[in-house]
Amino acid sequence: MLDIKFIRENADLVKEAARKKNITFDVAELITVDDSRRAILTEVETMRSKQNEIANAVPRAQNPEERERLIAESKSAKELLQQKESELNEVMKQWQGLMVQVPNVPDMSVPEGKEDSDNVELRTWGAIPQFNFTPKDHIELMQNLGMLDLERGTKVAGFRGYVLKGDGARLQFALWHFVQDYFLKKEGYTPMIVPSLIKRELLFGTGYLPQGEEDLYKTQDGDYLAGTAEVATMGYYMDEVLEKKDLPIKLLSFADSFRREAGSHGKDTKGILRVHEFYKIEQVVLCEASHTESVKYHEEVQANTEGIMQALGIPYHVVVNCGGDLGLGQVKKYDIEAWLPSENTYRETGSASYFHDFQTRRLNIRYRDDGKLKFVHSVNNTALSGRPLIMLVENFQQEDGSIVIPEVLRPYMGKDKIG
RNA sequence: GGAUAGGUGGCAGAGUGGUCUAAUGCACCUGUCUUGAAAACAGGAGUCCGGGCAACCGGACCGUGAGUUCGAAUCUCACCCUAUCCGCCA
Repeated sequence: MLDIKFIRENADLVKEAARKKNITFDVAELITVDDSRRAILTEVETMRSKQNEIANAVPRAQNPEERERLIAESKSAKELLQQKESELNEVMKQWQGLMVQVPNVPDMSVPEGKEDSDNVELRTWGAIPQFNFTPKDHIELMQNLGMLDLERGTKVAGFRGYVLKGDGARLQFALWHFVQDYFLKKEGYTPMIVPSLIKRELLFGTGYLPQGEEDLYKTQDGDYLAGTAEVATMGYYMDEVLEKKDLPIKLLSFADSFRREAGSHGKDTKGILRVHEFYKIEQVVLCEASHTESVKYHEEVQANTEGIMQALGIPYHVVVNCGGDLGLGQVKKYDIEAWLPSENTYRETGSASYFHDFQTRRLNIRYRDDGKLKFVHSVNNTALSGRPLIMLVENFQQEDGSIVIPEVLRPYMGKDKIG
């Protein structure tokens, strides 16, 4: 959500934002609706003021005749007021419907483009492994080593179901444990385990709704399953006023994440690259309302995640997402994509973005700055999704089908090789 | 699943039909005092709409929405949320 004042004063910017993000949105229409909202609101308030004035005069009436006259006057004034109020209600509905569609303004540095293929590579890290044998994909590797059971996973959970097992389960635990310890050495990150089953308003507040309804699982009670720990973590401070001295607040959240993948039925149908349920560790930073601060922490959370990939020794590259690949609220986004030998390409393992006050305005998360209340800025990035496990086994496979465990994970695995 | 209580500013909390311009306390901001801070004292301070270059002025906002009434934070209804108790269950 943007401030309507900002939208009015920067209509061109918002129009340009919609174009760059490849979103259909008519700013002029919103401003027209806002004009009538303001006009009608002013009328309603004037009428209400008049109504109050008459009502206040009633007990001070000099005689019964005057009293009767005032009451009659008030009654007729009220009828007019009610008509005007229902007019206002109509306009407000229209206004709110448009307001939640207003895109946040992308940063100047965001490249032009319509879809993910237009993202621009910023840097690469690590040498792409050269195998002197034909590398196997993660499915074959993990199944052979008893790390993954897709057949029974599907039996239990249906399409895209899976079970991590044996060293597969242990390797996943090792990754989580390593990431937790990695963040112990960073400044100020508080680990949390947050709910996945959450209220609708949090998804609205973080900007996943109303547009992303079909990507989310919903319960018969109207609750939703979040696609990322970001949602509950942002909701943690909803409707609160934070102290400036407590900023930035840095959180490291763990949660089970659910995605319907409604628009991707035909994509990545084999293995565990695209699944309905996976565990995720997410960084969330709430900082002071300044672009410089947002950028600073955006770079910080990005560096944190790259540090994890480097420690694991997984080759990756970083792309800056083009306008068309940005979410409604995102100002700028980096995707980190790790090398997947079986596909001979990089695949996304995480995504870092900042929003300025887009999310916190919807969630009503403020802080006090010299006595004034301001909306904090929010930043988030994946620390570890479910995918690095896949990259790890594929990149570290040996000719005999075994998997060498990266140095940093050995203390958690208790061995240096699987198989 | 059943029952009860409650939702008021940043927080606590008073107000149960008309000077509510929402008391009071704490926290916050600005002064005075101080080497600085604390304390004390004085003042200020929310959001939205409109007018004004501006200091400021007018209006609206007591969970949300309807209703009763000349008049609602206050009464009625519905919904949302929170807490507690009973039942069931992990």
